[in-house]
Amino acid sequence: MAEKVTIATVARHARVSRQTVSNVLNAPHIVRQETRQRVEDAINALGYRANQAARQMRTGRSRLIAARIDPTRDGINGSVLDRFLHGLTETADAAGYRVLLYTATDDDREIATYGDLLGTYELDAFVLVGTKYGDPRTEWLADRDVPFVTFGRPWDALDAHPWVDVDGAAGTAQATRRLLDAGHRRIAFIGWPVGSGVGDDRRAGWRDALHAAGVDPTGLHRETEDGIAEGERLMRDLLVAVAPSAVVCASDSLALGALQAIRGVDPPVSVIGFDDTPVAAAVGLTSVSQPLGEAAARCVDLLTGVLDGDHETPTPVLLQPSLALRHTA
Amino acid sequence: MAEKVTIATVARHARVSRQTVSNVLNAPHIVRQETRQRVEDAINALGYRANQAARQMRTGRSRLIAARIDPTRDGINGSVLDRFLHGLTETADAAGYRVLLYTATDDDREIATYGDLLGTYELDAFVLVGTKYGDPRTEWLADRDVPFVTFGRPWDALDAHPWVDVDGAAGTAQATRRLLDAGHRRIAFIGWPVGSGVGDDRRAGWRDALHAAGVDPTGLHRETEDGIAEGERLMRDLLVAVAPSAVVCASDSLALGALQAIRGVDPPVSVIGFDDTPVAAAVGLTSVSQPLGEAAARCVDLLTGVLDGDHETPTPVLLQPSLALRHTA
DNA sequence: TCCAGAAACTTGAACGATCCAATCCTGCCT
DNA sequence: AGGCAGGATTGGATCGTTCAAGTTTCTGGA
Repeated sequence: MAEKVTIATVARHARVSRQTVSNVLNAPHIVRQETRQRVEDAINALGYRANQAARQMRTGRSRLIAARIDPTRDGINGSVLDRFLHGLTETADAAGYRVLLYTATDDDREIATYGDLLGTYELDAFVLVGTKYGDPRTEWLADRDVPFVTFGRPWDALDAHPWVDVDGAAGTAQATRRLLDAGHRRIAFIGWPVGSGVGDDRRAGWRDALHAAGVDPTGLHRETEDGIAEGERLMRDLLVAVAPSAVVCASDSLALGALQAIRGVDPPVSVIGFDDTPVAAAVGLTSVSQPLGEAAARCVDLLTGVLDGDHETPTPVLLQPSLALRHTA
Repeated sequence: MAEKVTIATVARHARVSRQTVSNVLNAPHIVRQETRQRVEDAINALGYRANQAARQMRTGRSRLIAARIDPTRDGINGSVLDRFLHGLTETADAAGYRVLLYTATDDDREIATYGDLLGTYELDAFVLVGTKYGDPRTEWLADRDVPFVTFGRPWDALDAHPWVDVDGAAGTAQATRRLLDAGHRRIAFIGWPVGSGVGDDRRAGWRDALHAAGVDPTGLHRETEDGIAEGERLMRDLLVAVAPSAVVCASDSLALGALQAIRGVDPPVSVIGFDDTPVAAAVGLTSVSQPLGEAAARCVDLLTGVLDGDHETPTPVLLQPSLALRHTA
């Protein structure tokens, strides 16, 4: 029905040239106030919107940010991503960017996807969630000067790129201190195998908090892959071996397993999880809560910093988690 | 470093014209086999990828599909969206489309966002999750001939658009029959207030299954807004009023509440939830499971049908849910 | 051998924005 | 009154692709 409104339509309507309209949009300060007003009125009257494809062709920028959506592993921690993505979409929107989703089953495919997205859509930047030692993805992106931020700090000292992370150690330390304050001394920890950056970090928080309180953590921790069943198994093991009065877990999945293992144990063992997932809220599990909306917002801040101006590498951001108190601790 | 590879670069390399390269990409059958091979070799050798912005400018199609990501309400049912989005991304990818995220706090803003996305990004289609009676969004889109699919059937008879849905009534009926088969007769239902399409549908499945078995459902159901606390409250009410031996719930949130209400009740009351959320899996709640990946795939099928060809309105798809059996029923 | 008709390929224009360089005002100073 | 500086405005070229129309090559039948 209504035919396409281009910059030329607006120009005609406001009786100026196309370039003047373009200036109103991209460099308003160089246009006389009165003219600018006339153009803006025309834009509103006609409902004009700059065509992104045409703009992109000339400028080479797409105002598109890519983020990965995972195949929801055990479904519990997937919801962390869920909330992060929502925050990302919201903040990116406010900054004039849009979020494009992609998936990949492994690193190689993910890197192939990068090439595809960059080549065909000319994406402006990537947001990577989670990083590991020697991550090939960050290396690939850095080599090609593709702007990106990671949610999760780089665990290799060598590569320095913008990142946002939540201080996991501070979270587990806070959890541990709360248990210490409640009078607990035999506070165990169930975490992930040594060698994963995130896992080691979370364990360190627990260990340091115990040390600071003069408690020896020896023998009080267990390691395993993530999962409810694993958490339950290790908790049973701990109960037999060291009879802890409380346990801090590296994830809500592990904590849920632990909860099942202690069912019926008296006196009740306190449990604290990590991530404050909906499951934790549902079953009343006290859990370390990451400020995901804030993290997403800072990711966008860092990216827009790189994209819209300063060439200096922006300062990384380390956010503090909080403790969502419920009835398990 | 390597300068941009355009269709002209490929053309030069394969010693043909730009148009021939374009034909190899978009209409291979009109190019002679030998020439086609030469062009394809050049494409691979140079790592050429068609620039989407330029293509879009000419064709007016962006190969972009928009999907909304919600502000994870109570967090439990949010994970349904999570899984759906992942499926959507995966299938869209295979069909040559990409998924763009957007958010909105209410219908008006959502519609404003449609205008924005269509105007600036020339989106090809929208996927709406969830629909209600007299949904203004579908009306707006239909009025402007914007292709869209809803995951959730239209509850107004009047508007006919492509949709994919899961047969909620079949799900609750299946749950109810399982309970009947296990010997239960006093099977209650906790659902949402009359007037929501989805809620009425799920209740109907339970009622019909009872009728079919010759059981009178009178007095056995309760209605409320969604939520764990509400589920618990209504379950307590039911226990006092009619002492059911089993209950079917319209959501996992309600079912979780019910589970808390029956803690310690003997003999144990069977509970079945709806949506098979991670929480259900975690606490061992039997729940009606929606085939979300399949639903997402069918949404993409319907859209590509509309976008890439046939002008007829495609047939809606109604998928059958299954029962994820766990230890609560 | 020649030509019609089809098939294969090439050329010029256009999509809608921005960039660049040239031109036009306008006010101000001499 | 004339000239000049500076900002505001203008027209033309351009990004990479596809469409439309044109040209060349091939094929087969008389």
